Amino acid sequence: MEKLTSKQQNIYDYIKECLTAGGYTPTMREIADYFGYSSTNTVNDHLQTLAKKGYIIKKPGTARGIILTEAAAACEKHNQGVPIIGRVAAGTPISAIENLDGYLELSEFYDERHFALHVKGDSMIDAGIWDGDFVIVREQQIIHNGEIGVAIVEGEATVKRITINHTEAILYPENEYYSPIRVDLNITDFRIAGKVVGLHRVIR
Amino acid sequence: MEKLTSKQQNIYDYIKECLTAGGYTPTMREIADYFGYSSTNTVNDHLQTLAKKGYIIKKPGTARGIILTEAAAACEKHNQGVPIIGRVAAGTPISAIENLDGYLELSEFYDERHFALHVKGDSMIDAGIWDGDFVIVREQQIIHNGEIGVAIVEGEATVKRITINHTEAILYPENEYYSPIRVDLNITDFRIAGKVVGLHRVIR
DNA sequence: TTGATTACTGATATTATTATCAGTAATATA
DNA sequence: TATATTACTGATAATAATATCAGTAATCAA
Repeated sequence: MEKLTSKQQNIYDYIKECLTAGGYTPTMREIADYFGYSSTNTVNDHLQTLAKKGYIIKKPGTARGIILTEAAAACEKHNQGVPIIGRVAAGTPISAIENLDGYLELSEFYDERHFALHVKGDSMIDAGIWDGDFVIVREQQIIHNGEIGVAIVEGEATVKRITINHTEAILYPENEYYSPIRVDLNITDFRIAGKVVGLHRVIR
Repeated sequence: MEKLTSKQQNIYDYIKECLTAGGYTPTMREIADYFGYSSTNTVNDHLQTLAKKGYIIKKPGTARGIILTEAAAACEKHNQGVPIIGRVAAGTPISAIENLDGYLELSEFYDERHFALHVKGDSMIDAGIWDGDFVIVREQQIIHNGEIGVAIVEGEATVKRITINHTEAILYPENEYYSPIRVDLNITDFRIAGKVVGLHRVIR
């Protein structure tokens, strides 16, 4: 991607800022006023360059018709995730960029298909799911035998390792002190709410 | 907050959608065209109601001057978190609003003070921290004795339960097969990187 | 040193957009 | 039953905003 001059960068940043702060992009006059340009043509020139370099899309004949190509732009920044730090060199500040291993993308769960369930009890302790943890569940009706999922039995949600055949479902706890639960599908109200795809724990 | 009629809700949703998809809010004409209204005044009426009910702010004399009051609106949706579902009634879809227990606010970690560390090894297995987990760490130099934190020993980061006195630090693993590590502060390069405040696991 | 690019001013035509007036009709509320 | 409120049409004035033309000047690369 072609680099921006500092003035172009400033204008780009201002547009971004307007979007985040106010919710809509500025007009050319507003940009001109902000930077002290007396003519909107100055801004027009800059915007055309930004468009040519691929940073924005300009909708012709449209008031405030600037789209930041960096997709959802303003939003994305927030959804960048928690930086993952790798090896840490002595003396350097922990957040030094050299140690960056990428980003822990928690926001992948931020859609309608995912929900969290607050785990109560220790029936899944051997699977590393503790009392008080949040399991992150992707809503789906089908689960492969042996996967950990959320089952709704008589209206109550439980997290278990699940196996299903034509006539019964077996819910396996992961705790030696608990026994598997057999559910007769002809008698009992049963359905799969989703598959456990993540776990989140708050540590104090 | 005063409820919206279905038509008002539709218009509100459309504005939101435009913001997320295109980056800028629609004009009254665009809204009218989308819903098949021949007059922009229809839209004007609706917008005024939305403003009156507090869902939007309208900047007078401003093209596309609609601000969704739900703060950064489009952005916030993503940062809202993963919905936490409580008890689940039989038959009802899992995402039914009645079951909502709040939101799991993962985004609280989205600031410069937090980073994630990919855990290698099973030395903390009895504390529920498994090989491959991500611990979320708040950067801080001080840690209270007995808390789980990240220590940098000779440039290498380790997650342990930490105790410090004037002359030495003791790093306690949480695994009966491992022994505590004693670090002489006068000899060894040692510092605290931060405190473990969360844990995240990806389950396949 | 010539030409291209960047960075502006200033003016103006054109069109995009808001705002407002004067109505109609259906539905809900008191 | 009277009175709001909701939900529209259709027209038009006023203004907000874009687009474009004709320039100037500085910087940078060929």
